[in-house]
Amino acid sequence: MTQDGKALEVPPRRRRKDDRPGEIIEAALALFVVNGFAATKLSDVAQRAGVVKGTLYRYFDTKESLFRAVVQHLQVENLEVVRQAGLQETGPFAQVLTTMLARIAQTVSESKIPAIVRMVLAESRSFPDLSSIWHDEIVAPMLGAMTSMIASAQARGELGPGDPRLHAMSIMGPMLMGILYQEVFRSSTNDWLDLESLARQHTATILKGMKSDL
Amino acid sequence: MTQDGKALEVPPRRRRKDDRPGEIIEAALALFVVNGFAATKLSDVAQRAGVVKGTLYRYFDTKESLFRAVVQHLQVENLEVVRQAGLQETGPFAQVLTTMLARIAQTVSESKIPAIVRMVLAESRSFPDLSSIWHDEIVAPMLGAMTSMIASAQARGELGPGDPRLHAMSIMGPMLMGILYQEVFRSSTNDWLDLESLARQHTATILKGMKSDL
Amino acid sequence: MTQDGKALEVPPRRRRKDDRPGEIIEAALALFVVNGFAATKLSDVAQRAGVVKGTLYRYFDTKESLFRAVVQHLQVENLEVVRQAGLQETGPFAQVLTTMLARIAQTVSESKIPAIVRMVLAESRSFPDLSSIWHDEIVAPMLGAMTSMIASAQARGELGPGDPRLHAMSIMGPMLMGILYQEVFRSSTNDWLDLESLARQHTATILKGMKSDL
Amino acid sequence: MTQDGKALEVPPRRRRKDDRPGEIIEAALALFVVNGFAATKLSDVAQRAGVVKGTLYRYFDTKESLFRAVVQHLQVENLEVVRQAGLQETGPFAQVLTTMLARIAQTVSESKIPAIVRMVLAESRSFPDLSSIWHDEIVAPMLGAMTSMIASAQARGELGPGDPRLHAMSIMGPMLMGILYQEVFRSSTNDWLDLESLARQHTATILKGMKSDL
DNA sequence: TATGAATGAGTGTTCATTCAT
DNA sequence: GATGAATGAACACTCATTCAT
Repeated sequence: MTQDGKALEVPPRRRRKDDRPGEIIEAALALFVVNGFAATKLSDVAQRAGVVKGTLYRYFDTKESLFRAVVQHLQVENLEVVRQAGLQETGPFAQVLTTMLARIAQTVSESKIPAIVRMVLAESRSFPDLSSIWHDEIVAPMLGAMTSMIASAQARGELGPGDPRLHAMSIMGPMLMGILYQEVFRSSTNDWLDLESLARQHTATILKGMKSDL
Repeated sequence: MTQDGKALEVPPRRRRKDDRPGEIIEAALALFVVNGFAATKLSDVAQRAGVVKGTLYRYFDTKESLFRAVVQHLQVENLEVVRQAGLQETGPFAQVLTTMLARIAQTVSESKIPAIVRMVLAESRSFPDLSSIWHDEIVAPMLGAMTSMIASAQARGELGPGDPRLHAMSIMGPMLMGILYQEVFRSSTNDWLDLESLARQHTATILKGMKSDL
Repeated sequence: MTQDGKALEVPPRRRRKDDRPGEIIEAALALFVVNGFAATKLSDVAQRAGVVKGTLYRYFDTKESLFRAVVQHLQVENLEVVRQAGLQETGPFAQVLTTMLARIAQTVSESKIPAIVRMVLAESRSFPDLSSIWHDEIVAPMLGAMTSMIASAQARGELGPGDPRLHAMSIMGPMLMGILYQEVFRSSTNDWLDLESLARQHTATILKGMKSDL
Repeated sequence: MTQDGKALEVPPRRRRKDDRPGEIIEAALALFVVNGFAATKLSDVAQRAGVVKGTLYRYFDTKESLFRAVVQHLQVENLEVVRQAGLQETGPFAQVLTTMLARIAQTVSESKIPAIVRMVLAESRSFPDLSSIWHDEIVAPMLGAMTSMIASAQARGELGPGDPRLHAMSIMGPMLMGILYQEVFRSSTNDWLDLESLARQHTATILKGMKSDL
C-alpha cells in the first residue's frame, strides 16, 4: 500500500487444464436461465467464470454455440435425475407412481430444472433446433419411459384401458403446471402452491381414475 | 387468418380509422410472441404497424412500456375466451367439465393463446411485476372459477373430497402441458399430439378419479 | 464558464438533406487513401465527416460497402479528368500527345490520383471485384481512347506500324512510373523526380520512336 | 510451383533443418503479399510456418518487426534476379537492352516480384521507412545501373542526348506498367496482356527513339 | 526452446431513443 | 401529429501480445 498509485494487484492468470469450459458453461447457464439468451452479456458470463471475455472464444466460437453447449450440458446432467426416478419399474404401478411424483415434488422444485424448463420454453422459438434437442434427449425419453410403464401395468391388469401416452400426460401435466406455477409466481405474488400436497392428491386421484375396474 | 408459424410478413393494411395505439400493440404482440422481448426490434414493430419508428414514441415512452401495454391488452382480449368457457356452471359437473376441456382443446390451440402463454413464461423473470399482473388478471380468476365449481360439486355430493384448488390443477395441468407441447415441439419435430383426444381421455380419467365414492 | 461542471456545449445536431453521404465518402476517401482499408477506423471516418459512428450505418450497410461507394465515387469524379484530356483528338498526334502528357505531369501529380492509384493497387487483392470496377470504368476506357488515337494516327500515316495498345503502354508507362515514384518515395527519400521534365523528354523520345519512317 | 492466386492452402512440409526464422519469414511473405500487412493474421503466419503463434515472438518482437524482416529478406533474394539481368553490360546497348527486357518479361512475371512490388506500393504509406529501404536497396541501385549504362552508351555515341535517368524511366516504365497490369487485372478480368510482346515492341520503339541521329 | 491458454484493448455493428423539421 | 435523420451507449467478436508451464 505504500507503493505508488498503480499498485493494483494483478489478478493472477489462471492455468489451463482446469475445467475451463465447464466453468464457463456453468456461469453461462446461471445467467441464461435468469436473463434469457439475448439479455445475457458475454462479459458477464466471463466475469462470473472468472475469465476475460476473449477467453470465451477459445472454447466457443459464438454466443450461440455457447448456448448450445449449455443445453447439451443439461442433457447429460439431468437425464440422470430422470433416469433414476424412472427406471425403478419394480413393484406395483401405484407404488412406483407414488414414489416418483413425491420425488419430483421434493427434488425437482429445489433444483435448477424449473428455471431451465422456463428457459427452454423461452428460447424455443429463436432456436428451433434447440427444442428438438430438448425433445429428443429429455422429453421423449422421459415420456417414453412412463408410457411403457403404463402399458406394462395395463398388461398386468393393474390399470384400465386408454392410450398410455395420453395417460402419461394426465399424470405429468399437473406436476409440470405446479412447477411452472411456482417458478413464475413464487417471487412476484403471495400465491403459494405446495407441490408435495399436489403430488399426493394428484397421485390418489389419477390412480383411482386409471385403475382397472375389475 | 389464424396467425401462426411464418405468416409474419403480412403487412396488414391500415385498419381501423384512428386506433394507432391499438395497431401498434397488435403489431408488437405478434412480434414479441415470436421473438421474445429482447429480440424484437422496435423498427420491425413500427414497420408492421405501418408507421415510422419515431411515431411509436408518441404513444409509448419506452420499449418496456410498450411491452407492458401489450400484456395489459391481453387481458381484455383473452379473458373473454376463458370466461365463456368457465362461467357456464349450469348442469352437472361432469358435463360442464367435458364441454369445457373439449372447447379448450378445439379453440385454444388454434388461437394466439399458446404463444402468449409461452411469451409470458419466457419473460416472467425479466418482468416480475408482469407476472403478477398476469396472475391477478388471468390465472387467479380462472383457477378461482374452477376451484369454486369444484367446491360446489363437492357440496352437491358429485365429487369426493380433496382440496378443490389442487383438483383444479389436476384438471388443467394436462391441458396446459398439451398446449405447451404443441407450441414448442410442433414445428421442430414430427411428434404430434392430438389435443382433443387428450381432452377426452383426461376428462374421463379425472372424473372417475374425482367422483364421489357414493 | 460560471455554470456548473457539465456545461460542455452540446455539439448541435446537424440537419439532414446536406450531402451527408457525400461528406462521408469524402472523409472515408481521405482516410482509406492514407491508411488503407483495414487500418481505417470507422470512428475516424465518422469524426472526420462530423457525424457519429452510428450515422454511417444509415447510409452504408457495412465498412466494405462504404469502401465500394468510395471507389464508385472516384470513377465519376475522375473519368472527367480523363475524358477532357483524351477527347481532344484534334490536331496532329504529336501535338495532342505533347499536350496530354504535359497536362498529366502538371495536374495529376497535384491531385489525389496518385494516392488513389496506390490505394487501388493495395486493395485489389482483397477486393477483386474492385479491381474489375477500376479496370472497366477507368483503365480500359482510358487505354482504349489512347489506343484508338494511335490507330487513327497510324491510318493517317503519322505513326509507323505496331500494336497500338502496346504503343499506348509505351507512352503511359513512364508517366505511371513517375507518378508512383513520387508517391512512394517523395516523403521518405531525398530522391526527387521532375515529372514535367520526364513528360517532355519522354514525349520527344517516344514520338521519334513511333513516327512513320517515311 | 509458382505461388499465385489461391494456392495458399499448401502447408509446406518442414523445410531446412533449423531455419525457423527463415521459415517464418517465408510464410509471412506469402501472406503479406496477398493480404497486405493489416489483414494478415499472425496465427495464419504461424500455421503456415508450422509453428504456434507464441513461437513467432521468440524470433520477432512484433508484427511490425516481422514485416520489416520480410522486406529486408526481399533484398537478398531478389536483387540477384535484377543483378544478373543488369550487369551484363557487354555488347552494344541495343543488344543488352533487348536481352534485358526480354528476360524481365519472361522471368519476372512468373516470379513473386510482381506481388512484392504491389505489396511495397500498398504499404509504403504505413511504413515510410520501409519505402526508403526499398528505394536504397533495390530501386536506386537498379535505376542507377541502368542510368550509367545509358550514359556510357551516350558517351560511345550509340545513343543521342537526354537525361539518362529519365531515359531509364522511359525504358522501364512500360515494363512496370505491364507487370502491375497483369498483377492487378489478371484474375478479375479477361483482359490479357502479353508481356513479351510488350517488351519486344517497346524495345524497338524506345531504341529508335533514343538512338543517336548520327 | 516451444507451447497454447489467457489477456484486454480495440473495432464493426446494432438499436432504443431523441429532436429538428 | 408525424417523420426519419442523428445519436450514443452497448455488445459481440478479433487478434496482437504475454506468460505459466
